Amino acid sequence: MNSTGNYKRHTVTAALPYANGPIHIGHLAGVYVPADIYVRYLRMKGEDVIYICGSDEHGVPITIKARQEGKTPQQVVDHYHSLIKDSFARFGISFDIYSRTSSPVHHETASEVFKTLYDKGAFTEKDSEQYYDAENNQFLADRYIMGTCPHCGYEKAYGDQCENCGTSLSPTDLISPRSVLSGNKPVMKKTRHWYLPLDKHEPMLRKWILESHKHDWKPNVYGQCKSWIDQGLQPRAVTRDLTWGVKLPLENTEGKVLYVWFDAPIGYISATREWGETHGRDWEKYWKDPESKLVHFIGKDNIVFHCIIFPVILNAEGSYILPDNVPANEFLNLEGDKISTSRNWAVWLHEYLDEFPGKEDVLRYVLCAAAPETKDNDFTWRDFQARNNNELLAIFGNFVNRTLVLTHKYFDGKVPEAGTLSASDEEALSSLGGFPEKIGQNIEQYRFREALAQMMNLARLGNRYLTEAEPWKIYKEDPERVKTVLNVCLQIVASMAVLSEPFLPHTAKKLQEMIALEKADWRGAGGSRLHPGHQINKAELLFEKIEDATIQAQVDKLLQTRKDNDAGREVEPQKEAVSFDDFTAMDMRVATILEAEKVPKTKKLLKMTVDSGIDKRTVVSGIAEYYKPEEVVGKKVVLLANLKPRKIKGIESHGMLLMAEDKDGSLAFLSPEKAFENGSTIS
RNA sequence: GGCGGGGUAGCUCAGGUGGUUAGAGCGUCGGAUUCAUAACCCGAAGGUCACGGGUUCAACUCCCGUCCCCGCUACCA
Repeated sequence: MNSTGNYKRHTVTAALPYANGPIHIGHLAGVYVPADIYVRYLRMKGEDVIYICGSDEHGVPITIKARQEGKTPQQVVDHYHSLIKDSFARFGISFDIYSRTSSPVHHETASEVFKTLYDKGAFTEKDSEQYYDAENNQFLADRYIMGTCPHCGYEKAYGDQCENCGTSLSPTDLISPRSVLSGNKPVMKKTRHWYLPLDKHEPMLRKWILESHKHDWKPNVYGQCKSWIDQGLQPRAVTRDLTWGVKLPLENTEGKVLYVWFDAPIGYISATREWGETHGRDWEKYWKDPESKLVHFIGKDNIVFHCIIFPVILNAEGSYILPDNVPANEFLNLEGDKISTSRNWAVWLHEYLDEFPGKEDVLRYVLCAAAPETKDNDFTWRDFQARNNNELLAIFGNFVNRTLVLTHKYFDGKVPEAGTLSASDEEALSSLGGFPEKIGQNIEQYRFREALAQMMNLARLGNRYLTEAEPWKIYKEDPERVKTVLNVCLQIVASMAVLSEPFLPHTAKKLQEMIALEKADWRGAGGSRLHPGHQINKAELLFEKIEDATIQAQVDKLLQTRKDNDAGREVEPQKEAVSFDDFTAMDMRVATILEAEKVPKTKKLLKMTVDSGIDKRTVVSGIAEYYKPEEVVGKKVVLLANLKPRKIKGIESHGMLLMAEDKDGSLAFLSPEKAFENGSTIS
């Protein structure tokens, strides 16, 4: 089944990069490279396709970054938007438009969608109490509130998370909260928000995803959706109290904007609209005509937005189509560790382009060949080197070079005429004829690794054919035969020049110029494209060997990053001074753990009975990741005995066991050096 | 803990309504070759298909349980 056959046009979107950092190889391997291969292929087949992307520029993290850098949010997104846009262009990601959500057309589009849904009664309204900064006259996002972490006592915990102990919090958990803006204590104030009742759309989602896309969506995507739907969907707020974003198109809603997840996917639509307006094209049919095939390329972190929430918005709006597929990829790791923007553990696209000029396609090749299609995958520089040297260069580049060099050597660069075809010639040519279809099928099923491997098999076919035919041996006695052989080889090269284009666009262009191929259309790529007498140009090398030293330099760079991270992990700053009385208020005792068991349905909690010398009591502690119940029994530990009792997972915990925490977060008990009596005081 | 995805040769991955010797590429080893960027070509070695049970004439493929990795989620006084 050729799925493109049922559609008149294609709308392809790639996840909007968040404009608070540059693009790295994880983004590329997961989203932009596969999407780019997909659209380039469709274009070469003559399909009507638009490839849409842009920067996602709203949301709280950008306002925070702006504050930290003493800039306006607009300045922050301007910087990253141009950096991202520029590096995509240099890399050869062939968007029809790369727009941005801070653009007027987006604000207008997003407002319209909101307004339509509002008028249709698609939202529910709810009032709630939230922290408000009276001095600045604004409600405070979670990250705009700081306070003391109720868990570890860290005084600079944010309203959503304590960065000291990693606990996720809600603003009301914080002890003595203060506004990041004014430093004042925020007050609770009533605020109104609009919610999208996802639960009401469950029947539509069930039918659409669980029934009609059971077999054509990837297992990870389908499974995740099923899980969400089965667990029961909750209404989600679509508005926030913030000034940076798309303002609500309603009366008396000053200081409210669309929540970024509502506004961001609409960015695809706005970008399409902008494209339509600047190109004089009707953009709407790409989003509203059922004969348009909508495909979202995303990473796995985005599944819920693209498969549940955005479709609900589109469906509720009424005039839009739903995606035909959402081929989400897993994650790419780097040299064994998770890619991290904040830890600078990444290969940044703009840096790669500077450091490896002319090697865009090498990265495209490696990222496609090692794309995390079914599970997380690892990028290593050694692998990068091996794939360049042993595959691109040795197989692809080498076959092209052998063929062209021989053509120049024997026939002055003119395509020789094929004589009578032998069985092996016939076989090679017939095998060649199957490649466009084979590669295309894989691309249409989003199996880009396999498609790429097939493309390389074409070069292997050529190498094998050429080696077996041995024209350099027979040229003297049988030049006629050599004509045929090289004709066949040149047809294979011509096919490669076309079929490699979605994967290796720069290389394909170079190769097409080298053999003076005028038209690169997909369907004809399996047949004979070069006619006898056709003059080809000088052969140049398509790839060059990447030396150990080059790779070592990159590895060293990462090692340095790792070193910097370790060194940069500063020791916690000393807390504010406390009085001796504050200290003596704490009653710490030597205690012995008598019993221990895992708290059911938790990952971290151990319930223990300890002998404090004073009594035998229950303590619940989050140490199960580091200690098994049986190995803690009998241990002498330090107990903070007079901490107020607190229920954890329904169990009342009387006190807390003191732990030391390593920089990687692992925990260890504190124990007296000698086995003192239970109840011994600590001071 | 719950839910989802994954665990197949040194590495990256295919595979199958259950059915003779489990596939590919790269790496390794051997051979052949010189047109080619010491590349190509041929051949070989290499896997108890995470582990333990079960169903079956037959399981890597189905069922149950366990372990490990990733994501979402609950939990760290």
